[in-house]
Amino acid sequence: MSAAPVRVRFAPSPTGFLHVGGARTALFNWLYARKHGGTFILRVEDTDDARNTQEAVQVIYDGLKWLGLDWDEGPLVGGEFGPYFQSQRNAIYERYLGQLRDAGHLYDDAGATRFRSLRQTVRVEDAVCGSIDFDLSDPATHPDMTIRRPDGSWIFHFVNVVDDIEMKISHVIRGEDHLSNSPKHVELYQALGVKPPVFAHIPLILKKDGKGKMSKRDEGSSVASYMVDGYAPEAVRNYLCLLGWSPKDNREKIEIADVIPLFDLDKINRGNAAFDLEKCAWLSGEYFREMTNERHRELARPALERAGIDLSAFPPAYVDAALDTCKGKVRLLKDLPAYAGFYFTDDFTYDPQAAAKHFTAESKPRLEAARDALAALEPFDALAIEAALKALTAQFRIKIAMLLHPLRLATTGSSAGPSLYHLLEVLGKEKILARVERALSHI
RNA sequence: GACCCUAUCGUCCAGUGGCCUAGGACAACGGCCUUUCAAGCCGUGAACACGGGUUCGAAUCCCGUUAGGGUCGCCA
Repeated sequence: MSAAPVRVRFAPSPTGFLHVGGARTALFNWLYARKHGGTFILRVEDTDDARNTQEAVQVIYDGLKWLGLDWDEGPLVGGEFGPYFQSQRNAIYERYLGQLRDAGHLYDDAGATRFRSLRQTVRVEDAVCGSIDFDLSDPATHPDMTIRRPDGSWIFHFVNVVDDIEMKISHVIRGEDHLSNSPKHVELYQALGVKPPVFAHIPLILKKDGKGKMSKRDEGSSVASYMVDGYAPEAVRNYLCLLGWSPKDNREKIEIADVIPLFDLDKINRGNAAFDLEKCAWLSGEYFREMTNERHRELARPALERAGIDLSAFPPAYVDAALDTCKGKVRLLKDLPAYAGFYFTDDFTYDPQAAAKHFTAESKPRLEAARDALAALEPFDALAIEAALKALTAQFRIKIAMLLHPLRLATTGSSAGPSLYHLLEVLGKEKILARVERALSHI
């Protein structure tokens, strides 16, 4: 066994879209590197420069960063094997092309450069799928691959292999859709006189019904969609770990630090997996519930800002306290503005169904009594509020729910929300009294 | 069509010859708890694709069938 250092890479093409399957490929590479103290490299395969834009590259950075997948070499961080954009590696490709040409592996075909297959049986050693033999003897089914177009631009197979050689990649961990490409790549390694890396083809992510691989049009196929919907990033990363891998002990929620030592290539499943957004959302809820208040605020603030709520108009301590009462109450942050909006505007409407039910003649005197009790209350905290409201139930001889429902509706406009006692404490006396007054006028 | 991969509840995962009358999770359904909504707790239904072998014994090993997925580009 050689002690060659583990060097893996994620090599996306900047299309302006980071596929969730690509993200998982990046994750598995990252896990493997972290487990072995290796190097995780980001390489941008922008051979088709018509599509290559700064925004498209940014999408990749943003998605990886959001998932917490930091790269050790690549754009933004540098490294000794750069540049990390294929569009900037032309001289290197020319050099390797010359090597192949000198060895007689190439021929011209209408201006394009093609690699003459050795017409052999190629064995691909795959850490996930095992050894697979491919018979390349029939040109009809395995035509010679083109490696350079007439316009001088490069084809994926060639530059991908050259870069993996140049960057000393030890393990090529990629989607199973590349499995059939591997024998071609192995032939290139042979022609270049380089020992191929270890391959590991990981199963594909299928759409929810399992019919075909998840594609751009499918819900949840883009990492950006999870960012927009407000999933907990650690939950999406956790869910991705569980697609094709498992800790073997029935754990579902598992910290990434606990995944690293357990992860290994030969533990990866061979079968494709359908993506279950529902379970991913459930995990998101679990993470929100258990994360620290600070982490939750950090994620929640931008979600509210994006919905047009200007948090800077409120005292930071108020915003923090308000967000803390909402932590773990929604699974996705996109639902937070509707859930917590009442904290940040007095101009809300009453849920019509709830109003019909709770803004009644009976509730009017109760609301008035609650208003008076709260007005006189000192100190004004959740505990005291609870005690004061409970005292009222004896007076009216009702279950406390009969008092809390109308009060919640009056102060938040909704029949669902954070703990009423806590929300009232955060809202404060002044707002509460004004809101109850407004509600009374509607009854 | 050719080649390659795969095959356990609707979905994800556990199970690597006996501990399996197959376990967990999401989802579904029922109940409890409860200041709303969630959450939590308890419970129910739900699977080894099929056919042959091998073996004292198979979800686990072999072969075939079927089904699903992938690849067959001057896309990556």
